[in-house]
Amino acid sequence: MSSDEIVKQRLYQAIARVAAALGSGGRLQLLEFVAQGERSVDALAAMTGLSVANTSKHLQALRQAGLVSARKEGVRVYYALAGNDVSLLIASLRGVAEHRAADVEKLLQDWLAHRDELEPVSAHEVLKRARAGLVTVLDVRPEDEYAAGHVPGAINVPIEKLEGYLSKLPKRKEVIAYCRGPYCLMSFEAVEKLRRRGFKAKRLENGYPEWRAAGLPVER
Amino acid sequence: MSSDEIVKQRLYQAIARVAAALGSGGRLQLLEFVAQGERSVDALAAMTGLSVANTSKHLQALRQAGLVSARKEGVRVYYALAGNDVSLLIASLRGVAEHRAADVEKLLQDWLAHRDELEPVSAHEVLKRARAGLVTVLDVRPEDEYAAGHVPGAINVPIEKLEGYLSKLPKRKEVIAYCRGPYCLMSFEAVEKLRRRGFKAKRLENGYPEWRAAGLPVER
DNA sequence: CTTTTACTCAACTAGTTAGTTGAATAGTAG
DNA sequence: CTACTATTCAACTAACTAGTTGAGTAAAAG
Repeated sequence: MSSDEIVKQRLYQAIARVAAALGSGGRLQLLEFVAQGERSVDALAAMTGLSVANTSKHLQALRQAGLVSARKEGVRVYYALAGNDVSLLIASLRGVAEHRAADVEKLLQDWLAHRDELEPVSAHEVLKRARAGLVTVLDVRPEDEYAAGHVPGAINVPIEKLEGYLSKLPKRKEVIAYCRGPYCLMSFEAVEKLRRRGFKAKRLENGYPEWRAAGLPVER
Repeated sequence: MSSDEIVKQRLYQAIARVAAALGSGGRLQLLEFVAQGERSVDALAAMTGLSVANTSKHLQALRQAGLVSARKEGVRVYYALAGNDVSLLIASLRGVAEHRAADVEKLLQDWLAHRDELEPVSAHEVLKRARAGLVTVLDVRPEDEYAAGHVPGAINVPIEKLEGYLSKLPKRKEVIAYCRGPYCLMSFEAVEKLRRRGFKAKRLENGYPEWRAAGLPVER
Protein backbone atom coordinates (compact mmCIF):
# COMPACT_ATOMS: atom_id res chain seq x y z
CA MET A 1 0.00 0.00 0.00
CA SER A 2 1.31 3.45 -0.87
CA SER A 3 2.07 5.95 1.86
CA ASP A 4 -0.58 8.30 0.49
CA GLU A 5 -3.15 5.62 1.03
CA ILE A 6 -1.92 5.10 4.55
CA VAL A 7 -2.25 8.78 5.34
CA LYS A 8 -5.71 8.82 3.92
CA GLN A 9 -6.69 5.78 5.86
CA ARG A 10 -5.43 7.34 9.05
CA LEU A 11 -7.29 10.53 8.38
CA TYR A 12 -10.49 8.62 7.84
CA GLN A 13 -9.86 6.70 10.99
CA ALA A 14 -9.41 9.92 12.90
CA ILE A 15 -12.62 11.34 11.48
CA ALA A 16 -14.37 8.08 12.22
CA ARG A 17 -13.37 8.41 15.85
CA VAL A 18 -15.34 11.65 16.03
CA ALA A 19 -18.34 9.99 14.39
CA ALA A 20 -18.04 7.04 16.72
CA ALA A 21 -18.24 9.42 19.66
CA LEU A 22 -21.70 10.39 18.38
CA GLY A 23 -22.64 6.76 17.93
CA SER A 24 -24.21 6.15 21.30
CA GLY A 25 -27.62 7.21 22.49
CA GLY A 26 -26.29 8.08 25.90
CA ARG A 27 -23.65 10.42 24.53
CA LEU A 28 -26.11 12.13 22.20
CA GLN A 29 -28.38 12.72 25.12
CA LEU A 30 -25.51 14.16 27.14
CA LEU A 31 -24.71 16.42 24.23
CA GLU A 32 -28.27 17.68 24.16
CA PHE A 33 -28.03 18.77 27.76
CA VAL A 34 -24.51 20.10 27.43
CA ALA A 35 -25.73 22.17 24.49
CA GLN A 36 -27.91 24.18 26.87
CA GLY A 37 -24.89 25.53 28.68
CA GLU A 38 -22.14 24.15 30.82
CA ARG A 39 -23.14 21.48 33.29
CA SER A 40 -21.42 19.47 36.00
CA VAL A 41 -21.02 15.71 35.80
CA ASP A 42 -23.55 14.79 38.43
CA ALA A 43 -26.08 17.24 37.07
CA LEU A 44 -25.76 15.51 33.71
CA ALA A 45 -25.94 12.10 35.33
CA ALA A 46 -29.17 13.09 37.03
CA MET A 47 -30.63 14.50 33.83
CA THR A 48 -29.85 11.47 31.71
CA GLY A 49 -30.39 8.79 34.34
CA LEU A 50 -26.96 7.31 33.70
CA SER A 51 -24.70 6.40 36.60
CA VAL A 52 -22.13 9.00 37.58
CA ALA A 53 -19.18 6.81 36.61
CA ASN A 54 -20.72 6.00 33.26
CA THR A 55 -21.52 9.65 32.63
CA SER A 56 -17.98 10.60 33.49
CA LYS A 57 -16.58 8.08 31.06
CA HIS A 58 -18.91 9.16 28.27
CA LEU A 59 -18.01 12.79 28.82
CA GLN A 60 -14.36 11.94 28.62
CA ALA A 61 -14.99 10.13 25.37
CA LEU A 62 -16.76 13.21 24.00
CA ARG A 63 -13.94 15.36 25.21
CA GLN A 64 -11.33 13.21 23.57
CA ALA A 65 -13.25 13.48 20.32
CA GLY A 66 -13.08 17.26 20.71
CA LEU A 67 -16.84 17.65 20.98
CA VAL A 68 -16.99 19.09 24.49
CA SER A 69 -14.64 21.06 26.69
CA ALA A 70 -14.13 20.73 30.43
CA ARG A 71 -13.44 23.34 33.07
CA LYS A 72 -12.68 22.56 36.68
CA GLU A 73 -13.98 24.88 39.35
CA GLY A 74 -13.46 23.84 42.93
CA VAL A 75 -14.74 20.35 43.38
CA ARG A 76 -16.84 20.38 40.24
CA VAL A 77 -16.01 19.83 36.58
CA TYR A 78 -18.17 21.70 34.12
CA TYR A 79 -18.55 20.39 30.61
CA ALA A 80 -19.65 22.53 27.67
CA LEU A 81 -20.00 22.16 23.93
CA ALA A 82 -16.68 22.71 22.22
CA GLY A 83 -18.20 25.01 19.62
CA ASN A 84 -21.05 25.98 17.43
CA ASP A 85 -19.97 23.65 14.68
CA VAL A 86 -20.71 20.75 17.00
CA SER A 87 -24.32 21.91 17.36
CA LEU A 88 -24.60 22.15 13.62
CA LEU A 89 -23.10 18.71 13.16
CA ILE A 90 -25.63 17.20 15.54
CA ALA A 91 -28.47 19.03 13.80
CA SER A 92 -27.22 17.70 10.48
CA LEU A 93 -27.02 14.20 11.86
CA ARG A 94 -30.51 14.45 13.26
CA GLY A 95 -31.80 15.71 9.96
CA VAL A 96 -30.34 12.82 8.03
CA ALA A 97 -31.57 10.34 10.61
CA GLU A 98 -35.09 11.70 10.46
CA HIS A 99 -35.17 11.84 6.74
CA ARG A 100 -33.31 8.68 5.85
CA ALA A 101 -33.71 6.16 8.61
CA ALA A 102 -37.07 4.50 8.42
CA ASP A 103 -37.27 3.64 12.08
CA VAL A 104 -36.62 7.17 13.26
CA GLU A 105 -39.39 8.43 11.09
CA LYS A 106 -41.69 5.76 12.40
CA LEU A 107 -40.82 6.61 15.97
CA LEU A 108 -41.54 10.21 15.29
CA GLN A 109 -44.84 9.41 13.64
CA ASP A 110 -45.94 7.02 16.33
CA TRP A 111 -45.07 9.14 19.28
CA LEU A 112 -44.93 12.66 18.07
CA ALA A 113 -47.76 12.44 15.58
CA HIS A 114 -49.07 15.71 16.87
CA ARG A 115 -45.84 17.44 16.01
CA ASP A 116 -47.02 18.72 12.67
CA GLU A 117 -50.35 19.66 14.09
CA LEU A 118 -48.64 21.98 16.45
CA GLU A 119 -47.33 24.05 13.57
CA PRO A 120 -43.76 24.95 14.35
CA VAL A 121 -42.69 28.47 13.51
CA SER A 122 -39.25 29.13 12.09
CA ALA A 123 -36.64 30.94 14.11
CA HIS A 124 -36.44 33.91 11.75
CA GLU A 125 -40.19 34.26 11.73
CA VAL A 126 -40.25 34.31 15.51
CA LEU A 127 -37.50 36.89 15.68
CA LYS A 128 -39.35 39.13 13.23
CA ARG A 129 -42.68 38.87 14.98
CA ALA A 130 -41.15 39.24 18.42
CA ARG A 131 -39.42 42.43 17.39
CA ALA A 132 -42.67 43.75 16.00
CA GLY A 133 -44.30 42.97 19.38
CA LEU A 134 -46.81 40.65 17.74
CA VAL A 135 -46.08 37.61 19.85
CA THR A 136 -45.23 36.60 23.39
CA VAL A 137 -42.23 34.30 23.44
CA LEU A 138 -42.34 31.70 26.20
CA ASP A 139 -39.28 29.83 27.47
CA VAL A 140 -40.60 26.74 29.27
CA ARG A 141 -37.21 25.39 30.37
CA PRO A 142 -36.07 25.32 33.99
CA GLU A 143 -34.90 28.60 35.45
CA ASP A 144 -31.19 27.82 35.44
CA GLU A 145 -31.19 27.04 31.75
CA TYR A 146 -33.06 30.25 31.06
CA ALA A 147 -30.51 32.15 33.13
CA ALA A 148 -27.67 30.68 31.10
CA GLY A 149 -29.06 32.25 27.94
CA HIS A 150 -32.37 32.65 26.14
CA VAL A 151 -34.17 34.16 23.19
CA PRO A 152 -34.31 37.97 23.57
CA GLY A 153 -37.50 39.12 25.24
CA ALA A 154 -38.62 35.63 26.14
CA ILE A 155 -40.49 35.12 29.41
CA ASN A 156 -39.37 32.19 31.52
CA VAL A 157 -42.23 30.02 32.74
CA PRO A 158 -41.03 26.50 33.57
CA ILE A 159 -43.55 23.99 32.31
CA GLU A 160 -44.69 22.96 35.78
CA LYS A 161 -45.49 26.55 36.69
CA LEU A 162 -47.36 27.28 33.48
CA GLU A 163 -50.77 26.51 34.93
CA GLY A 164 -50.43 29.21 37.55
CA TYR A 165 -49.07 31.73 35.13
CA LEU A 166 -51.82 31.58 32.55
CA SER A 167 -53.78 34.41 34.12
CA LYS A 168 -50.91 36.81 33.69
CA LEU A 169 -50.57 36.06 30.02
CA PRO A 170 -52.21 38.42 27.50
CA LYS A 171 -54.91 36.39 25.83
CA ARG A 172 -54.93 38.28 22.57
CA LYS A 173 -51.32 37.99 21.58
CA GLU A 174 -50.12 34.83 19.97
CA VAL A 175 -47.77 32.75 22.12
CA ILE A 176 -44.66 31.01 20.81
CA ALA A 177 -43.20 28.39 23.15
CA TYR A 178 -39.79 26.81 22.98
CA CYS A 179 -37.58 24.55 25.06
CA ARG A 180 -34.44 22.51 24.54
CA GLY A 181 -34.80 21.18 21.06
CA PRO A 182 -36.92 19.26 18.61
CA TYR A 183 -37.16 16.19 20.84
CA CYS A 184 -37.84 18.08 23.95
CA LEU A 185 -41.45 17.56 24.76
CA MET A 186 -41.93 20.48 27.11
CA SER A 187 -42.90 22.94 24.42
CA PHE A 188 -45.43 20.51 22.95
CA GLU A 189 -46.99 20.18 26.34
CA ALA A 190 -47.02 23.92 26.81
CA VAL A 191 -48.69 24.54 23.47
CA GLU A 192 -51.30 21.93 24.19
CA LYS A 193 -52.09 23.44 27.57
CA LEU A 194 -52.28 26.93 26.16
CA ARG A 195 -54.61 25.88 23.37
CA ARG A 196 -56.93 24.15 25.77
CA ARG A 197 -57.20 27.43 27.63
CA GLY A 198 -58.08 29.29 24.49
CA PHE A 199 -54.71 30.80 23.68
CA LYS A 200 -53.39 30.95 20.18
CA ALA A 201 -50.14 29.06 20.65
CA LYS A 202 -47.41 27.69 18.46
CA ARG A 203 -44.04 26.06 18.91
CA LEU A 204 -40.72 27.43 17.87
CA GLU A 205 -39.20 24.91 15.50
CA ASN A 206 -36.21 23.40 17.29
CA GLY A 207 -35.09 24.92 20.56
CA TYR A 208 -32.67 27.25 22.22
CA PRO A 209 -29.42 25.45 21.35
CA GLU A 210 -30.29 25.52 17.66
CA TRP A 211 -31.30 29.17 17.95
CA ARG A 212 -27.95 30.07 19.39
CA ALA A 213 -26.07 27.87 16.93
CA ALA A 214 -27.78 29.66 14.08
CA GLY A 215 -26.16 32.87 15.25
CA LEU A 216 -29.40 34.55 16.27
CA PRO A 217 -29.31 37.12 19.07
CA VAL A 218 -29.23 35.86 22.64
CA GLU A 219 -29.99 37.48 25.95
CA ARG A 220 -28.66 36.67 29.43
CA MET B 1 -38.78 6.30 33.99
CA SER B 2 -41.54 8.24 32.26
CA SER B 3 -42.74 7.23 28.83
CA ASP B 4 -41.49 10.52 27.46
CA GLU B 5 -38.03 9.64 28.59
CA ILE B 6 -38.27 6.22 26.99
CA VAL B 7 -39.33 7.73 23.69
CA LYS B 8 -36.48 10.15 23.85
CA GLN B 9 -34.02 7.44 24.63
CA ARG B 10 -35.19 5.42 21.68
CA LEU B 11 -34.97 8.36 19.37
CA TYR B 12 -31.44 9.05 20.45
CA GLN B 13 -30.57 5.43 19.99
CA ALA B 14 -31.94 5.51 16.47
CA ILE B 15 -29.95 8.62 15.65
CA ALA B 16 -26.90 7.07 17.24
CA ARG B 17 -27.20 4.15 14.87
CA VAL B 18 -26.78 6.52 11.95
CA ALA B 19 -23.77 8.11 13.61
CA ALA B 20 -22.32 4.70 14.35
CA ALA B 21 -22.54 3.87 10.67
CA LEU B 22 -20.15 6.76 10.09
CA GLY B 23 -17.89 5.59 12.87
CA SER B 24 -15.55 3.42 10.85
CA GLY B 25 -12.72 4.54 8.63
CA GLY B 26 -13.57 1.91 6.06
CA ARG B 27 -17.14 3.05 5.72
CA LEU B 28 -16.18 6.71 5.48
CA GLN B 29 -13.81 5.84 2.71
CA LEU B 30 -16.52 3.91 0.91
CA LEU B 31 -18.81 6.91 1.27
CA GLU B 32 -16.18 9.13 -0.25
CA PHE B 33 -16.08 6.99 -3.36
CA VAL B 34 -19.82 6.44 -3.46
CA ALA B 35 -20.25 10.20 -3.28
CA GLN B 36 -18.63 10.53 -6.70
CA GLY B 37 -21.39 8.54 -8.35
CA GLU B 38 -22.86 5.09 -8.16
CA ARG B 39 -20.38 2.26 -7.97
CA SER B 40 -20.51 -1.52 -7.91
CA VAL B 41 -19.34 -3.54 -4.94
CA ASP B 42 -16.18 -4.89 -6.47
CA ALA B 43 -15.22 -1.51 -7.88
CA LEU B 44 -15.49 -0.10 -4.37
CA ALA B 45 -13.59 -3.04 -2.94
CA ALA B 46 -10.77 -2.39 -5.39
CA MET B 47 -10.71 1.35 -4.64
CA THR B 48 -10.59 0.96 -0.89
CA GLY B 49 -8.47 -2.16 -0.70
CA LEU B 50 -11.04 -3.95 1.45
CA SER B 51 -12.06 -7.50 0.68
CA VAL B 52 -15.21 -7.93 -1.38
CA ALA B 53 -17.13 -9.63 1.41
CA ASN B 54 -16.12 -6.97 3.89
CA THR B 55 -17.04 -4.22 1.45
CA SER B 56 -20.42 -5.83 0.88
CA LYS B 57 -21.11 -5.98 4.58
CA HIS B 58 -20.07 -2.37 5.16
CA LEU B 59 -22.25 -1.23 2.30
CA GLN B 60 -25.18 -3.06 3.78
CA ALA B 61 -24.55 -1.37 7.09
CA LEU B 62 -24.54 2.01 5.37
CA ARG B 63 -27.69 1.09 3.56
CA GLN B 64 -29.44 0.08 6.71
CA ALA B 65 -28.52 3.40 8.23
CA GLY B 66 -30.15 5.05 5.23
CA LEU B 67 -26.94 6.66 4.03
CA VAL B 68 -26.68 4.89 0.67
CA SER B 69 -29.12 3.34 -1.76
CA ALA B 70 -28.67 0.20 -3.82
CA ARG B 71 -29.82 -0.62 -7.31
CA LYS B 72 -29.43 -4.01 -8.92
CA GLU B 73 -28.71 -4.19 -12.61
CA GLY B 74 -28.01 -7.59 -14.07
CA VAL B 75 -25.37 -9.28 -12.04
CA ARG B 76 -24.12 -6.09 -10.40
CA VAL B 77 -25.38 -4.02 -7.50
CA TYR B 78 -24.71 -0.31 -7.71
CA TYR B 79 -24.55 1.74 -4.56
CA ALA B 80 -25.08 5.50 -4.45
CA LEU B 81 -25.40 8.22 -1.82
CA ALA B 82 -28.93 8.38 -0.45
CA GLY B 83 -29.08 12.14 -0.80
CA ASN B 84 -27.40 15.46 -0.68
CA ASP B 85 -27.96 15.82 3.02
CA VAL B 86 -25.63 12.88 3.54
CA SER B 87 -22.86 14.74 1.72
CA LEU B 88 -23.46 17.74 3.92
CA LEU B 89 -23.42 15.62 7.03
CA ILE B 90 -20.07 14.13 6.08
CA ALA B 91 -18.68 17.56 5.28
CA SER B 92 -19.88 18.80 8.63
CA LEU B 93 -18.31 15.85 10.36
CA ARG B 94 -15.05 16.37 8.58
CA GLY B 95 -15.07 20.03 9.49
CA VAL B 96 -15.61 19.35 13.16
CA ALA B 97 -12.96 16.64 13.12
CA GLU B 98 -10.42 18.93 11.55
CA HIS B 99 -11.12 21.85 13.84
CA ARG B 100 -11.80 20.07 17.08
CA ALA B 101 -9.89 16.84 17.07
CA ALA B 102 -6.31 17.63 17.81
CA ASP B 103 -4.94 14.54 16.16
CA VAL B 104 -6.54 15.16 12.78
CA GLU B 105 -5.16 18.65 12.60
CA LYS B 106 -1.82 17.41 13.76
CA LEU B 107 -1.81 14.67 11.17
CA LEU B 108 -2.49 17.17 8.43
CA GLN B 109 -0.11 19.84 9.61
CA ASP B 110 2.73 17.59 10.52
CA TRP B 111 2.55 15.71 7.34
CA LEU B 112 1.95 18.56 4.94
CA ALA B 113 3.69 21.52 6.52
CA HIS B 114 5.97 20.86 9.44
CA ARG B 115 7.64 17.80 8.12
CA ASP B 116 11.02 19.39 8.16
CA GLU B 117 10.83 20.64 11.72
CA LEU B 118 11.40 17.17 12.96
CA GLU B 119 15.03 17.45 11.87
CA PRO B 120 15.83 14.44 9.77
CA VAL B 121 19.27 12.96 10.16
CA SER B 122 21.14 11.73 7.12
CA ALA B 123 21.75 8.05 6.58
CA HIS B 124 25.55 8.34 6.79
CA GLU B 125 25.31 10.30 10.00
CA VAL B 126 23.06 7.67 11.53
CA LEU B 127 25.40 4.87 10.51
CA LYS B 128 28.37 6.65 12.05
CA ARG B 129 26.64 7.43 15.32
CA ALA B 130 25.09 3.99 15.57
CA ARG B 131 28.47 2.34 15.18
CA ALA B 132 29.86 4.58 17.91
CA GLY B 133 27.00 3.49 20.17
CA LEU B 134 25.80 7.06 20.53
CA VAL B 135 22.23 6.48 19.42
CA THR B 136 19.41 3.96 19.63
CA VAL B 137 18.00 3.21 16.20
CA LEU B 138 14.30 2.42 16.20
CA ASP B 139 12.49 0.63 13.39
CA VAL B 140 8.80 1.44 13.81
CA ARG B 141 7.54 -0.66 10.91
CA PRO B 142 5.50 -3.84 11.35
CA GLU B 143 7.43 -6.94 12.36
CA ASP B 144 7.28 -8.68 9.01
CA GLU B 145 8.84 -5.77 7.23
CA TYR B 146 11.54 -5.58 9.85
CA ALA B 147 12.19 -9.29 9.42
CA ALA B 148 12.64 -8.83 5.68
CA GLY B 149 15.55 -6.49 6.31
CA HIS B 150 16.49 -3.52 8.47
CA VAL B 151 19.19 -1.08 9.48
CA PRO B 152 21.97 -2.90 11.41
CA GLY B 153 21.42 -2.79 15.15
CA ALA B 154 17.96 -1.28 14.85
CA ILE B 155 15.35 -2.31 17.40
CA ASN B 156 11.92 -3.17 16.03
CA VAL B 157 9.08 -1.49 17.90
CA PRO B 158 5.97 -1.23 15.71
CA ILE B 159 4.41 2.17 16.17
CA GLU B 160 1.34 0.85 17.97
CA LYS B 161 3.50 -0.88 20.56
CA LEU B 162 5.71 2.12 21.17
CA GLU B 163 3.71 3.38 24.12
CA GLY B 164 4.33 0.20 26.06
CA TYR B 165 7.98 0.01 25.12
CA LEU B 166 9.00 3.45 26.31
CA SER B 167 10.03 2.27 29.75
CA LYS B 168 12.60 -0.13 28.31
CA LEU B 169 14.27 2.58 26.27
CA PRO B 170 17.41 4.25 27.67
CA LYS B 171 16.39 7.84 28.32
CA ARG B 172 19.85 9.33 27.88
CA LYS B 173 20.73 8.08 24.43
CA GLU B 174 19.36 9.90 21.47
CA VAL B 175 16.79 7.95 19.49
CA ILE B 176 16.62 7.86 15.70
CA ALA B 177 13.37 6.51 14.28
CA TYR B 178 12.71 5.38 10.74
CA CYS B 179 9.99 3.65 8.78
CA ARG B 180 9.11 3.08 5.16
CA GLY B 181 10.08 6.28 3.49
CA PRO B 182 9.79 10.05 3.37
CA TYR B 183 6.00 10.00 3.09
CA CYS B 184 5.44 7.44 5.74
CA LEU B 185 3.98 8.98 8.86
CA MET B 186 4.95 6.38 11.36
CA SER B 187 8.37 7.78 12.16
CA PHE B 188 6.95 11.32 12.54
CA GLU B 189 4.47 9.99 15.00
CA ALA B 190 7.13 8.04 16.84
CA VAL B 191 9.40 11.07 17.17
CA GLU B 192 6.52 13.16 18.47
CA LYS B 193 5.56 10.57 21.03
CA LEU B 194 9.13 10.20 22.17
CA ARG B 195 9.64 13.92 22.48
CA ARG B 196 6.50 14.33 24.52
CA ARG B 197 7.91 11.76 26.90
CA GLY B 198 11.15 13.64 27.23
CA PHE B 199 13.34 11.67 24.87
CA LYS B 200 15.70 13.29 22.49
CA ALA B 201 14.41 11.93 19.23
CA LYS B 202 15.01 12.51 15.54
CA ARG B 203 13.96 10.96 12.27
CA LEU B 204 16.13 9.23 9.78
CA GLU B 205 15.81 11.10 6.57
CA ASN B 206 13.91 8.83 4.21
CA GLY B 207 13.26 5.24 5.19
CA TYR B 208 14.48 1.70 4.88
CA PRO B 209 14.00 1.29 1.11
CA GLU B 210 16.16 4.33 0.44
CA TRP B 211 18.74 3.13 2.94
CA ARG B 212 19.08 -0.16 1.14
CA ALA B 213 19.02 1.50 -2.26
CA ALA B 214 21.94 3.67 -1.17
CA GLY B 215 24.03 0.51 -0.71
CA LEU B 216 24.32 0.88 3.05
CA PRO B 217 24.69 -2.23 5.20
CA VAL B 218 21.58 -4.23 5.95
CA GLU B 219 20.75 -6.81 8.57
CA ARG B 220 18.25 -9.66 8.44
C1' DC C 1 -6.86 16.81 61.53
C1' DT C 2 -11.31 13.97 59.62
C1' DT C 3 -15.39 13.85 56.81
C1' DT C 4 -17.96 14.88 52.84
C1' DT C 5 -18.59 15.80 48.08
C1' DA C 6 -17.65 15.46 43.13
C1' DC C 7 -15.28 13.22 40.08
C1' DT C 8 -12.15 9.77 38.03
C1' DC C 9 -9.93 5.32 37.51
C1' DA C 10 -9.36 0.20 37.30
C1' DA C 11 -11.16 -4.23 36.72
C1' DC C 12 -14.58 -6.95 35.11
C1' DT C 13 -18.85 -8.84 32.35
C1' DA C 14 -21.69 -9.10 28.50
C1' DG C 15 -22.78 -7.66 24.20
C1' DT C 16 -21.12 -5.79 19.66
C1' DT C 17 -18.30 -5.16 15.56
C1' DA C 18 -14.43 -5.59 11.93
C1' DG C 19 -12.50 -8.66 9.24
C1' DT C 20 -11.55 -13.45 7.38
C1' DT C 21 -12.77 -17.73 4.99
C1' DG C 22 -15.55 -20.64 2.50
C1' DA C 23 -20.00 -21.66 0.80
C1' DA C 24 -24.56 -20.15 -1.31
C1' DT C 25 -27.36 -17.45 -4.59
C1' DA C 26 -28.62 -15.35 -8.72
C1' DG C 27 -27.98 -13.43 -13.14
C1' DT C 28 -25.51 -14.15 -17.72
C1' DA C 29 -23.10 -16.45 -21.48
C1' DG C 30 -22.01 -20.37 -24.16
C1' DC D 1 -27.61 -27.81 -19.42
C1' DT D 2 -22.72 -26.04 -17.51
C1' DA D 3 -19.43 -22.47 -16.47
C1' DC D 4 -18.64 -18.06 -14.91
C1' DT D 5 -19.24 -13.73 -12.42
C1' DA D 6 -20.89 -10.41 -8.88
C1' DT D 7 -22.73 -10.35 -4.72
C1' DT D 8 -24.33 -11.98 -0.37
C1' DC D 9 -24.52 -15.08 3.64
C1' DA D 10 -22.88 -17.88 7.63
C1' DA D 11 -19.60 -19.00 10.93
C1' DC D 12 -15.86 -17.77 13.35
C1' DT D 13 -12.00 -15.01 15.86
C1' DA D 14 -10.11 -10.98 17.86
C1' DA D 15 -10.76 -6.55 19.26
C1' DC D 16 -13.66 -3.18 21.18
C1' DT D 17 -17.51 -0.79 23.95
C1' DA D 18 -21.31 0.06 27.42
C1' DG D 19 -22.23 -0.38 31.80
C1' DT D 20 -21.35 -1.94 36.72
C1' DT D 21 -18.86 -2.03 41.10
C1' DG D 22 -15.67 -0.59 44.22
C1' DA D 23 -11.63 1.91 45.16
C1' DG D 24 -8.84 6.26 44.67
C1' DT D 25 -8.18 11.60 44.35
C1' DA D 26 -8.63 16.11 45.31
C1' DA D 27 -11.03 20.20 46.92
C1' DA D 28 -13.91 22.04 50.49
C1' DA D 29 -16.31 21.85 55.05
C1' DG D 30 -16.49 20.81 59.92
